[in-house]
Amino acid sequence: MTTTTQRRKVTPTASCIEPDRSTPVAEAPDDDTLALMAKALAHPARVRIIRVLDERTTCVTGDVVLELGLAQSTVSEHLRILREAGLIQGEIEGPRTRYCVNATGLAALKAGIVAL
Amino acid sequence: MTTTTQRRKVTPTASCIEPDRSTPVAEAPDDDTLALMAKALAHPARVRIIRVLDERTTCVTGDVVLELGLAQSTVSEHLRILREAGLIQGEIEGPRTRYCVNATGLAALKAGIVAL
DNA sequence: TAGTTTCATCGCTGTTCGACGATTACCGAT
DNA sequence: ATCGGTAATCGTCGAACAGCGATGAAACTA
Repeated sequence: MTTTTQRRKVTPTASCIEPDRSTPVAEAPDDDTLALMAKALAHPARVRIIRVLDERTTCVTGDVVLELGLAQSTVSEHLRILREAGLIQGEIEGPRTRYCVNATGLAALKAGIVAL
Repeated sequence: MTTTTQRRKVTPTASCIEPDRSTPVAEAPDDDTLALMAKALAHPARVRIIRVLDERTTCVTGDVVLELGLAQSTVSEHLRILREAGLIQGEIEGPRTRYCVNATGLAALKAGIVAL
């Protein structure tokens, strides 16, 4: 066993305290990237997470777990997928992780879809 | 073996001869539908197909096969997925099938994504 | 009628996903 | 140093996906 460092891998891209609700200009991504982003949204739970993060200001993992009614590990997995697709971003806040929508990534997705 | 009717199941929704390039108004779909549409786009080949259908006017299955460089059966499968998601539509034209973008379905997808 | 073209479907294989419980790591407090 | 809370990761299992060759159904053609 490699005993790789667990947890603490949220790659804090930007702050979630003051979520950026503006829609930045974004270029339409290429086919592969667009497909990757679409795949991140290709599950009702993950679409739901995006909405929850957009409506709430709390957006801590535990809140999302309660909101979705899925197992904590399952939600954490969905959050990871969305995070790696660049659609949300996480920020470590003491013992918990605060998530919010990644406006830049989401804008890129929108640009790519609208350009179809 | 049930010997189900093979082929001839393209459900001609509308004509592909005169592709409707206007963007109809569409309501944002619910989470499940949006996830389903996103899943249909969650593969580079299928994103590619949408583009090919949008650029070309030919849009027969064989053309898409040549364009993608995948096996005919594989492409046919991708076309089925896009068709069942309501993003494209097929029309039987003699021995071949003519495909084109389903403007209504695509508009619904765009509306759903932009509303996020 | 027989032969050809076109394309959807079937059967198969290997890969990836989705969900969960269990585990582990990190943090803050006792 | 230990404990409690929080959340990411691991391991597992069944289901779904992605690709392809082979088969078969239509619809033309000769």
